[in-house]
Amino acid sequence: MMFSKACEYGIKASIFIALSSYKGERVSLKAIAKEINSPEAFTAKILQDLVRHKIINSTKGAYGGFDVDKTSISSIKLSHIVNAIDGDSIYNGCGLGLETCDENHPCPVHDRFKLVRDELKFMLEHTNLEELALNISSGASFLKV
Amino acid sequence: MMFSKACEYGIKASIFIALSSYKGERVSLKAIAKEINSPEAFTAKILQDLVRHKIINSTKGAYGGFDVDKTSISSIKLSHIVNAIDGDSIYNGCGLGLETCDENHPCPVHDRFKLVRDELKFMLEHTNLEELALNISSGASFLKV
DNA sequence: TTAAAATAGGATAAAATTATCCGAATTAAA
DNA sequence: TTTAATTCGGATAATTTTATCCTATTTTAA
Repeated sequence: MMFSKACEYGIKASIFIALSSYKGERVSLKAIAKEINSPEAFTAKILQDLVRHKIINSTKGAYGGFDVDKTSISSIKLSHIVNAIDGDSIYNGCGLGLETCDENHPCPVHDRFKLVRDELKFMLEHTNLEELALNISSGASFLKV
Repeated sequence: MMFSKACEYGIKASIFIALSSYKGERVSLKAIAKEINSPEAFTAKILQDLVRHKIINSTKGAYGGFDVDKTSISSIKLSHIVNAIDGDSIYNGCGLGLETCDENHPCPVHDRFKLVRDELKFMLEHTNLEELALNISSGASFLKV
């Protein structure tokens, strides 16, 4: 509704990987896709993206898989994930698609949009993987239906 | 960034039609597309949609075009336009794409997302075509670069 | 009545996003 | 050293969104 599918999968996958990493376990693509109910091959592409952006680690070969440094889980923000996958459109894009849209040359909804976007931005920059993972393990929230 | 292209065009077109309607003029598809810098044929589809949803009126034939009842301009909210074009995904969709996501079975970002979405929803439901059109005519905002 | 100017709408095409397939490379265990 | 389990990455396909084209229909003016 606000993120691309790729981003949705990326966020959910990251949460699950964080959960496993707390337990000291690596998880395979297959396990991730199953847990978050996503298409395997497509999810692989997204994970590769996150690896390239150094948000998660991957280990090839048997007993390989994905993990994330325990110590960095609390400092990985949703904004990092969204940015790695969808780029910075959230920060720069105009609500009505104008090439340039700023205080000097605003689109009709510029100010109104700014309020909403700033709230979204704040949320993304202040929500970290740790809190999200904890809510999953406590059963307060869910990664799939 | 948050709306589809179709929605962006639909909003901009509606504002321009409102502006013309204040002057008692109908505007042609061609004039609209030029003014908002949008592809003509695609814009036509979107306008048809808005006509079907009775948000704007169309008149066929020579000297025809699009207009909107002067008296209803102030009561047409952005939410009406967005809803006509993109449906109600803004109101119902889960931020992480879960089929069902509610208080009883929330996705990991449910609460945080709700804040942002409620603000967006409020904005869409409290912004009407009149204010937007006035800001264009006063030169405070722009429909294109 | 005819011609010109419009919108309506169906059929397609192009582009972007989402999804799949498969072989290559890597790694650990047997 | 071989085999199985993995990720990586390129090619391709399916789907959705965006965009175009063309004909039909409507309307006004000449």
